[in-house]
Amino acid sequence: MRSVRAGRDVAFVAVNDGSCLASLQVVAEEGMEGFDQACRLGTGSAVEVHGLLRPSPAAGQAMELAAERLVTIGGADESYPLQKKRHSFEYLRTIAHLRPRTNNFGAVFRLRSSLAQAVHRFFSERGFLYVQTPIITANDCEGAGELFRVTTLDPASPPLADGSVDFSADFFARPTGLTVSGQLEGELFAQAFTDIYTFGPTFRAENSNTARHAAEFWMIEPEMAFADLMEDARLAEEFFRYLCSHVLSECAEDMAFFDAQIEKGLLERVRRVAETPFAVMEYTEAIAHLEKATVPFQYPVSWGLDLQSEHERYITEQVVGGPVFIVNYPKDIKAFYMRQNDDGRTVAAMDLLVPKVGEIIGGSQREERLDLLTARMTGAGIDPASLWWYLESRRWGSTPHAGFGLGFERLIMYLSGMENIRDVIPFPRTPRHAEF
RNA sequence: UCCCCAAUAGCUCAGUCGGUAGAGCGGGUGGCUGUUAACCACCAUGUCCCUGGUUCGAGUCCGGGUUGGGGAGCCA
Repeated sequence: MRSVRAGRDVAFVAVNDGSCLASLQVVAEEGMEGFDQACRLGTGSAVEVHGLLRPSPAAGQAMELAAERLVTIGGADESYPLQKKRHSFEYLRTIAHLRPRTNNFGAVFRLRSSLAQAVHRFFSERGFLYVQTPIITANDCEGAGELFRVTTLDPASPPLADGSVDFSADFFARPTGLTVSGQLEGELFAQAFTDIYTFGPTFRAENSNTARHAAEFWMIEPEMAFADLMEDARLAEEFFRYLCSHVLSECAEDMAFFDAQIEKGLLERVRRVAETPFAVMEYTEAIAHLEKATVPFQYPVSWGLDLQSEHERYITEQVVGGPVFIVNYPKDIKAFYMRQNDDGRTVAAMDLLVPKVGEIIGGSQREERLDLLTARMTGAGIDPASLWWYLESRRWGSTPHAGFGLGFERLIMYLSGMENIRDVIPFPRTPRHAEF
């Protein structure tokens, strides 16, 4: 029950079951069973109503429920923290157990659910295999990011060997943590099933305090065998635009809410992305644009340095004015598994940059040549023996292959206009916050 | 982790020059013949984040802390 507007002889009760943004108007009239009860209902209570669904004589709703009997299933008194008014997101985060009952979070989590199903539908329609990669991993070199430790050892007095913790006595008999990416395992499955994707939780123990980072988030990672970088980019574009079209047609009511309440112009922005092909720009070309820029940058620009947030925003917002793939980055600033280009100094990496957000997809063609991969791994300080199974995928039937990662929460932020990652995940985990 | 900002009623906030605290919403009571986060009238609300200092006197000024927010780095 969202609100009651009670008069002497008639009361209007707005009831919402979460299925959509709009509430059902229940009309209770003097004399019916439970009328006094209906007038006194507190916001947040749960009710059962019997009555006749009929066209509404008043503007504001097409149908209404003329109540014959109203029963309070679960009452809510005046201490209920949600009021019939707008609350700040900061306050609602402190009551994350109740915020899904609000209009705004109802819209967010319906959008999230619908998008998750659209992700599966997109890949299913294209014959991709859905693979569940492990959440607990012993890989300590999956890429960037600090690992959360997984252990059953007593933190107060762990077993020691030669002065350091003896992980051979731990549950898995080795150090383990929560995965930061399912990519490496995904590549193995691509070698068997050609086209695969993962969609699951990932974890980063980084002390990141921003509106765009969470310690636990969901990531979508497709991987295609017999594919190069540009095929990878094509898939990313098709995928991203598919999801834009999806929310416009399937979540129209909630999208209209976001457009009205969260970000003016959201619908137009998403519509444009759904309809317009994405630009592609070489990293080298992007550097040239930045060097010509008249606006001052805080961080230096030169070939070989990574692009900072301010640079990415400039390229996508000022130079291109829409989504753009930046491709072929210097190899020294990218991960060991990315395929080396023939120029000897770049790798087949791509980032999709979008206005407002910056980088939203990161991907690459993977290095399929065993000797080059081993050399880069060693150069990155990673013991090839620790990833022997990954290297073996390059020993037998190695194929060119490529994939990318999309942060699910960032996608939701982009499509809803919500500006804080903590407000698009049901129960956010960030540094010092694991309540609920 | 670094930089900046903020913290006052249940919520959102105002509080002038340092002189002992206010509004709207929400809540309560009453009214209202169909309302749309209804409307009208009345009523009640406070550890001014904590701590130390300056001062005759601190919500207000200063130091330390806590919490929250924004930005950066890292990235998705």
